[in-house]
Amino acid sequence: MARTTRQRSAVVAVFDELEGFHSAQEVHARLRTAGDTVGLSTVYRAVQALADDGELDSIRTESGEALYRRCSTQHHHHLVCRSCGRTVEVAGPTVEAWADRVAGEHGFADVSHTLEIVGTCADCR
Amino acid sequence: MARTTRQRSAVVAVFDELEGFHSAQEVHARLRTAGDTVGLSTVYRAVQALADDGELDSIRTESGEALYRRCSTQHHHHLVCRSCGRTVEVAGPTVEAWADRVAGEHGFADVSHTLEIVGTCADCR
DNA sequence: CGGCGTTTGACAACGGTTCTCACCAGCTCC
DNA sequence: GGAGCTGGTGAGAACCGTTGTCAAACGCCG
Repeated sequence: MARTTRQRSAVVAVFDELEGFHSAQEVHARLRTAGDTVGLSTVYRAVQALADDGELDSIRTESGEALYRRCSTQHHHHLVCRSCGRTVEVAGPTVEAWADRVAGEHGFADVSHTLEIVGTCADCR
Repeated sequence: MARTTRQRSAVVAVFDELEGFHSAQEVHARLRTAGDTVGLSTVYRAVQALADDGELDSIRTESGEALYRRCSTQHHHHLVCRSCGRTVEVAGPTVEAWADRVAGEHGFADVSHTLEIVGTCADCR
């Protein structure tokens, strides 16, 4: 039952310091280089537990990697260039409202969403 | 340069018969049980080639698996229940328009997007 | 048909994630 | 504060989808 250990606090601390999405491996590396010895398995368990508790959001990279971010981070989406990978963060009240409405219409509650826009940026055309 | 072989035709045929998203492994299994002997690597290469050519769309499962669908399938998004996995397909002209507009404002062209809405469905509450 | 360049497929390798299991450490009750 | 129960930890192995390897097979062109 959710015991508060040194390792879990450390993982939470990393996400408190960092904006945006980060992988479990990245968190692990960050802790290690900070001199904090935490097992990789433990980091995986921690981020999963946190995601289950709704403290972290998660998405999947195009390559299949799982990324997490602190939930309180201001919500926004990514506009990614398919050629150079340049990323612009965009906010979308329109979409947020639409997603909530559509979900509600189908009886879904406690709704979140992920949206990724991919295109070719001006420089790469 | 894009030779038309028995194996590639077979993969294309599977997507012609099937609606929605399917994994490379699923396609492979389907071909095998149909008595069509095609290597797994070949299926992977075929779906990737097709995705590169824009003939297939791809997304990632929550578990990291890659799924593909025939591109001509009418564009829609998924509303997924986080508990039972039930999926509802929703169309969203609002979102389409918004995504195009936002991308255009940032100088992005040739825009596509993926949107996934996750919530808890009425039955699972 | 013959040759060449691509494709194929069995298998190995890879990388992220999850599992295993012996050891360790919060928490609770005394 | 200490003992004991219960859940957490971590090194390493296992797992699984995916990608790479390479010799053999095949499509295509002349």
